[in-house]
Formats: sequence, C-alpha cells, structure tokens
Amino acid sequence: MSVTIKDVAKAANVSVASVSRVLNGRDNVNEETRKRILAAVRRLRYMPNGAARSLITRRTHTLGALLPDLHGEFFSELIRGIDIAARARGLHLLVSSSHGDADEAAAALRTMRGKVDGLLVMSPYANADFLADNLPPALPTVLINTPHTPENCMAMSVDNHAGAYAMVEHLASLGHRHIAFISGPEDNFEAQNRLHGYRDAMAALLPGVPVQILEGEFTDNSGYLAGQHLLQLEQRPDAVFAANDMMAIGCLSALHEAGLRVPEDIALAGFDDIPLARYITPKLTTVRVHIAELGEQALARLVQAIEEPNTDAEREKTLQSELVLRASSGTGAHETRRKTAHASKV
Amino acid sequence: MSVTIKDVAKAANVSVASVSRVLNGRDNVNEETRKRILAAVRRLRYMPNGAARSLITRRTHTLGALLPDLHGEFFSELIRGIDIAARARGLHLLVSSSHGDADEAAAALRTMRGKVDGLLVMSPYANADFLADNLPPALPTVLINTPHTPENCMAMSVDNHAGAYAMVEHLASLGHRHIAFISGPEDNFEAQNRLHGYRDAMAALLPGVPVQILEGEFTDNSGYLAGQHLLQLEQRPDAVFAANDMMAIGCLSALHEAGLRVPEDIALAGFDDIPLARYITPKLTTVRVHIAELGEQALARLVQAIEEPNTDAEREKTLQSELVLRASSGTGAHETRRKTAHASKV
DNA sequence: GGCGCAACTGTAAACGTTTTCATAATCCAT
DNA sequence: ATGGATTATGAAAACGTTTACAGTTGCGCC
Repeated sequence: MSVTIKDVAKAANVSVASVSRVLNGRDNVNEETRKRILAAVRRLRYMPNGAARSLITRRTHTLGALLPDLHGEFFSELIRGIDIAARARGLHLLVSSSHGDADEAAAALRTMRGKVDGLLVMSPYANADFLADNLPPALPTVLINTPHTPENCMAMSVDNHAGAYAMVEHLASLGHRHIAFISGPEDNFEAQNRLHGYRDAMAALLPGVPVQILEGEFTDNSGYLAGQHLLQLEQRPDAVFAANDMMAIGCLSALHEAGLRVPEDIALAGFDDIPLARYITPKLTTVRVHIAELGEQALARLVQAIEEPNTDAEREKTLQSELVLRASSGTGAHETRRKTAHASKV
Repeated sequence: MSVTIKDVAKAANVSVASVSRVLNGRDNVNEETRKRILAAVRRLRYMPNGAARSLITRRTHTLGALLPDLHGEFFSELIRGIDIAARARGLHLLVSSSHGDADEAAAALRTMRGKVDGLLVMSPYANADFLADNLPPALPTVLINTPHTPENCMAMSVDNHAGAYAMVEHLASLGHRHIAFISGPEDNFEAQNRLHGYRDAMAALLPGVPVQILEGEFTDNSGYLAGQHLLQLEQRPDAVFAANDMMAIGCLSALHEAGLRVPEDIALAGFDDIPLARYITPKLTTVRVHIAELGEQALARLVQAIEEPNTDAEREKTLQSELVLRASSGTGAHETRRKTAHASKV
C-alpha cells in the first residue's frame, strides 16, 4: 500500500487537514508545523493521489483529445500545438485516437467522464446525434474541423474553401486555364471543402472551362495513380492542383516518370505545406494551414470556456490559410506568402 | 450537478449496488431489473465518473507518457507506436511533454500519481537520482532510451552503437577510408552512442585512419554548417556519416552548393530513416530505427508488468536497427536492407 | 413445518482527498 | 480580569464509485 495523506499527518503529528493546507499553499498554517509537514512529505516520498483529489475538487487539470489518428504530419502538428498550449497552462493531455468506428469513439468519449475538464474533438463521427448521445453533459467541448456545430459546443476550423479558391486564383493568374484537381476521400469533410473551393473558383474565374477531377485518397500512392491517369486525358491540363501535399508529391513522381518537366510543361500545387513540401524538387507551391496554431487556439478557447463558463465567446472560429508560392507552380525560385481571402461563414 | 449512480438507482427503484453490478457486467442480477436499470441509465444519460471509479478500484486504464517533446518525426512515430499498442488494449494515454527543465518534468511525474497505471518515461533528466525522487513508488515504469536503468524499472532502447558501427562498416566496404562524422548534441545519450559506434568502428576497421568529427545539433541547419566546414578540411573525406538524417540533408545542401556530386564525389549517410530520406535526391542511405515498434514494445512490456507484477521479464531490452542502402552512399539505385549486428550489452 | 440452498438485492464501509465548521489558544484593548 | 478579534488546528462530511457482507425471498426436500 502506498503512502497517503494520513501517513504524512501521523508522521508529522498533525491532522490531515493541516497537511492538505500546506500542500495547497494555504497561508493559514504555522510556520513551524509547515516545516514539520514538509519534512514528513519528503521523508515519506508522499505524492497526492490525483483521482481522490479530482473526485472532490471536480478538477482534473487534464484535457481530453479525441482524434481519428495520431499518424502523419497533420496530427503530429496538431498535437504539438495542443501540447504547447496545454503545457503553458500546466495541463495534462489525455489522448484517445484511431477509432475504427463510431462505437469505439463513443466508448472513448464516455470513459473520459471524470477524467478531464474539457474536450477537444476531431472525429469523422462527430455529428450532432453522436455528440448529443455521447458527450458527457456540461463538459466544455471544442470541435475541430467538423461539418456542424451543436448548440452546446464551440468549433474551430480551417478555411479550406478559401484556401483552395485562392490557389486556383493563383494558378489562373499565371495563365493556366485547364486546371485539374486531385480530390481527397469523399467522406472527408475537409476534402469536400477543398473540392468546393476548387469548383467555385473554376466557375467564377474560368467560366466555360470544364473542371477535371481525379479521385484520390490523400495518400502519395493515390496521387501517383491520379498523375498517371491525368496523362492519358484527351485534354492534358496546364496545371494540377492536388487536395493535399502527399498526393501532389505522388503525382510529381508520375509526371517525372513520364518525362514531363514541372513547372515548365505542367504546373503543380498542393495543400497543407507539410515539411516535405520544401525539400522536394521543384519545391512545392501549396496552401499553408497553420495546424499547430489550430491546435493552440482550440485549446486556448477550451480553457477559457472552462475557466469562465458564463462569458460566451463566439461559438465558431475559422483559421485563415496562406498561399505559399514556390517553384512548382512556376513563380520563380523565391518563396512568397500571401494570406488567402477570409471567406468565413460566421 | 451532473447525474450520478444514485440518481440512476433512484430512477430505477433499486440500490446503487445493483446499478454498479449491471454496469460492470456482473451476472447476478435479475433480467428484469437489469433492463429497468439500463433504461434508466440511457434515459438519464448516465456516465460513470472515472475519478471515483479509479479511486476505489485502483485502476485508471490509463498509461502515462513523459516525453521531452512531441515535435518531429521521431516523437510522432514513437507516439504512434505507443498509441497503437494502447488502443489495442483499450487504454488511454496521458501525455506530458516538452519539459524545459528537470523541475517541470518532476512536477509532471508527480501529478501523474493516481491518474495512471503505469509510466513510459523518456527524458534527458531521467537519471537514477531523479527517478528515485520523483517516480511514484510501486508504479510500473518503462524507460526509453535512457543511459541507466534503476533497480525497479524496465528499459527499452535502440541499438545506436551497433547501427553506427554497421554504417561505418558499410562505407568502408565500399572502399571509403576517410569517413567523417557529424555528431549530435553532446548531452544527448543517443548521440553519444552513435558517436561511440563510429569511433569503435573506425578504430577496428580502419586502424590508422584519423577520425574526423564535426559538431552538429541534430538540426538540418547544423548539418549545413558542418557540410561547409568539411569542405575546408585539408583532408577532404570520401564519405560523410551524419548522426541523424536531418543533418545529412542539411549537409547535402552544402555539398550541392559547392558543386560536389553525391555519391560520385563524396558519399553521404544518415541515421533514423525519416520519411524524408527517400524523397530527396539522391535517396539517402541511412540506418533505420523502428521507432513505432520501439513505442509498441515499450508499452506492451509495461502492460505486462502491470498485469503480472511478479513474473519479472528481462529488465532491459534493445531494439535492433537496420541498414537501409540507397543511392547516396553509391550502392546503386535499388534499395536494400540489412539487419545490423546485435551488439546488445545485456 | 422446518431446513438448507440458491438467487437476488440492499446497507454500509472503503478509497484519499478537500473543506466547512467548530474549537482552542493567543493577543490586545479595555 | 474580561471580552472580542485573530490565528492555528482538528473532526467530520463530502465527492461517486465498488464490494464485502448481510438480508430477504422462494423453492425443494426430508
């Protein structure tokens, strides 16, 4: 059995109340007894039990993060942003990821009750019904990149639509007309928004030019296959815009294999600005998403909601993305950046 | 106030004991009352409080992970491995990272008491004294990549020494004699082992050839600077072996800028096999560390120690690394792999 | 009819804290 | 001396569970 506050109290010849007081930095305890207590704490190697503590204080100093995965650049960055923000506030992070199905996600969510002070949720299953059924009631929650925001939650997302729109705008400004798009998975909310951004921009900026959409799945291999497909189209596009960087990189391999030069023969652009993007040749023009910042801000808002429950800040917030122009779109060697239009729907 | 087990009991006209029983899947409760209870649970949206539960059961179904950082390829992979293994067992992960100093790490460790069933620790501060002072007693712990393993802990690490040794062996087998080394940070345990591996291999395989060591810091920029330095040496090396891939990539930039061809003029090798390594030109020869597997195995061992505390498995375990031969060392275009000698010290 | 047994259910103690309230001790001004 | 503050301390309730134990039934059987 490990040492409890009672053992410390006994060892220091005081009551548990006094021990608790010094451990929580209350000032109303005699200097001499405080010393005696601290000595006992040290001698016995006492560490308070977190479960007992949070049971009574209703505070865990822990935030839960429900994520679909931990793999890859995106989540690595997201977690990093969340972590930085959490650490700055002395909070722990309880992560739960990789949910095969909605039931698993639900179970994970339910077991968080009593273990966290708030929740960060990013999940393909996070629709209104799911959340209503499985979110512990009265637990502050921030949704990340979800299609819909229920009444009692806050939301935080990336402006994928504006980013994609801006990229098409950029490619069009360079004189490209036939701009093909390699899409992401159909059931992915972000992929949908990027596709819409592409469609809307094509319709608005290049009316009459037919859209060309190749199906991808956000993997480099699917980008490679799309690249091969693309070369067989009767109308070869002037430019290819992939819905994420990994697919752009895969596509680049296919283009290189076919002997095409990028950007001379065909321009290429991606989305995300993963670290790899600046290391490949040519360097990839892309839309930068400030993923870490997304995590940081989401957490910051969550903490605010926990600490000041009444002051209701704006429920939804959208993070602007940024155009990163590099060699692959044929804009010259120097990298430039430009904020995308903020087309928030709030 | 949120709904507790008492509310459910009242609503179903039973005692809390019965509610607890059906929630924990005990069979000794009447089918009809079970239904009544489950109905009440659903109606009230009851979710058990984790803190109360773990206070009495002494189980949290959560594992703690103390890491120095969450940023970068290494930790992303490590966390991924840990996460996969945790999820397979229905466990949560409480992460705490980015500790600026030992005190912070200590605080993080202490607050884990009562919130986790076991601990995964990877920290530059994790020496014997630190652990003895701050590890909650009797809490199963697995140390990752630490120099020394105290009595009551288990350890898991990568065989950096053998990996570096094998790489020198490979380079020497290609006829290179003057093999320079770009080292990592001096206070980093892994960097030290890689350096030792290099030194030992040079002494054993190329006796008489002087070692050439450039100081780096594991960043691509420090690799770039080392590369510039290296070109000014009176004896230009035939090959450069960087203590990690990022530095190799930085060095590559410097070599390219100076007009040198890799591997024709100078061979290059790294360590880690980060995803980037196969995307740069030429593809980087490197030592692959199975980082995710490291995390998985560490967690698996931790869980075993928790579930069967008496059966003491081997305390330390070393994970073999693997040589990945690609173009940058001049071995031809095809990638080959080869296990490094297992020079475990157990 | 009483006994033992099985099946079900409830009571209450425990887990390790925090915190309210009461009490004791000290002090200072009358 | 006496009273009212002020300060330091302890006793005990509370947090929401689980579980050992003790009932309470109903049943079959001598």
